[in-house]
Amino acid sequence: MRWSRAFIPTLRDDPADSDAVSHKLLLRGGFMRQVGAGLWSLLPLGVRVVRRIERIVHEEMRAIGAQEFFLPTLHPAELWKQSGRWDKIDETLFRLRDRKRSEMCLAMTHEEVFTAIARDEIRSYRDLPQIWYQIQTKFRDELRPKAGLLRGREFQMKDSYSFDLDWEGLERSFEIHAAAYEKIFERVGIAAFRVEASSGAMGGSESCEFISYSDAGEDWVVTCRGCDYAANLEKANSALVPVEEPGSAGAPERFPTPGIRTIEALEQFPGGAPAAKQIKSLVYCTSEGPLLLLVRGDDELNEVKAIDATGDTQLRPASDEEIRAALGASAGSLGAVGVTDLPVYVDQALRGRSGMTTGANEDGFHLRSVDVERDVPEIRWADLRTVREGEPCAECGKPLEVRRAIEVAHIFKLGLFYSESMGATVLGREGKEVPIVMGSYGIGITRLVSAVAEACHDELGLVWPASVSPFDVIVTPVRTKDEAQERAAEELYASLREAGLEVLLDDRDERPGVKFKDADLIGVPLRLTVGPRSLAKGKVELQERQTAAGSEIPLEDAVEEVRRRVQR
RNA sequence: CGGGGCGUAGCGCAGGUGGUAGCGCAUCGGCUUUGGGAGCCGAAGGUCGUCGGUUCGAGUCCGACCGCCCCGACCA
Repeated sequence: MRWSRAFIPTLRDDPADSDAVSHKLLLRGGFMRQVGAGLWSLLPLGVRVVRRIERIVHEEMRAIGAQEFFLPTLHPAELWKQSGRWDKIDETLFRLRDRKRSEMCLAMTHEEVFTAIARDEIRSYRDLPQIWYQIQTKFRDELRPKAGLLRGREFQMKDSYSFDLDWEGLERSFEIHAAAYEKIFERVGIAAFRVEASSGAMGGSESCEFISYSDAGEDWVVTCRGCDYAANLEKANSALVPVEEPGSAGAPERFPTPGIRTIEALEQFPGGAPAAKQIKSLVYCTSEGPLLLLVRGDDELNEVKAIDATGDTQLRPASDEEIRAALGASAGSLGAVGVTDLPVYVDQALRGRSGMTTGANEDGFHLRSVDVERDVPEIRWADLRTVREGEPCAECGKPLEVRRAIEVAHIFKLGLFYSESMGATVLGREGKEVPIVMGSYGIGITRLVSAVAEACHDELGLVWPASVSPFDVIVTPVRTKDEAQERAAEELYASLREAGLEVLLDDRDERPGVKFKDADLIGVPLRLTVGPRSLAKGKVELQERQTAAGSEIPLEDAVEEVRRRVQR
């Protein structure tokens, strides 16, 4: 490609509407432009990067025997009602009606369509296993799109689905996907690794995320310095330090706490208690009605853990009115002692605790000397608390670390969730119908673009790994008007292309400084500079973007040298 | 949805107390220049987010709406 004829609208200044580095650089480098909140046009340079990532993904998918499909993105509501997700998912699902007033939606993933095909076409266990995939546009009406391609409302995703006869088969499909993903990230050039995750609204038993550390990320990931434990904060746990409690002598004792409505206030209050000796009682509403969640006073509830524990994706904090209707008191005076008419989920950290202080379900009163297991009826134990930095690892006891990360992929053991709701069964060996055991495996293609940009840049601009760079090499004549330079650059351009390389020839009539800055900004890994200094010796300068290390090489060796370094 | 910020030329911004819009960069023409975002001369480019109101007069004041960004909540 000749730069003079290419559409590469680079910007000198950072656009005001950007915060994340990847966002700024992709904008400045002319890779993309914004259309609306969470909606992006990919420009030619951006498309080149996406295509290269896609190619790697295709190759690794085919390597595990996955077959590519092309499915609609516009789905009839009926399909989503069959799986139950039509009602289960909130406003995140884009819904619309067609001219006949039929309900439709724009797919956020493709479990329903794939499961329907499997249901309609696969009859026998002999047809299993299958792995099907596609790379297509997904839609999600995110509450807050952000950071450019990192979280859009319309984005590209590779999603694959495995169909197995049994759980052992699912295990195999799951692991070959995980292995394929590791290869993909290695080839794409980022350090991404696997962590335990919550399945959230997807249903299914187990899931793993692949994450790439970045301050621009939205996930918090917990890792252990001592062993290989790694989990999303929504899933992570730590070693609970067992607490020996003397055991409360007497029954809970009610005492007045006028105006005391917070954990902190109760700590200060004469006759109160330190946060660790309090019970935080939270009322949440589900589709089935209100329930109580208890964590220790100094712990934070993790709502995703609460969703996992209760199995209700509609879970939300109760309003003041709902709280009063459920317990007869306001937030700040709530407790679970003697509560029998709502389900009570209790965090593990409260196991065996006594001498605790909690609200009395009467404004202005609390209870002390509460023994959790003795005084709270019908406890449902659960992991509800949020792990904190520095807590001991549950596996090895070493301190845990909490860092920000980008979720670049998420893989799920769906199990029977979709096959049972949608009736996807096969005849097994014994001639009995059994539901297909499914898995689903997503990898964000456009998100990967920004994840790579986050990981691969410096103060001058992007530094693409050779595998995903929009071009393999850029040829920069210092002076286009100089006949010798122009001829040498043209010849290099032709022979590099001849050698099958993607080449950008900066034939613009610009000052060298401009060309160098632009080349650095768009991040092409190799630059061949054709200038008077070396050309006089029959040489060109080869410079690596990443290290800025340059060397003079004979003109006739340039193609071979570039090819060697690109190693494709 | 809660909190905060912003909307004026392609990009970044300025326009006390109302008087008909400007700067830098980019763009176009010319000359000079040419190894890390050159200089000079000239030119082009604006429904000031939208609608309504106040006023002789609104970029500026008032109201409503729309859009975008950030924090939080939320999220395969």
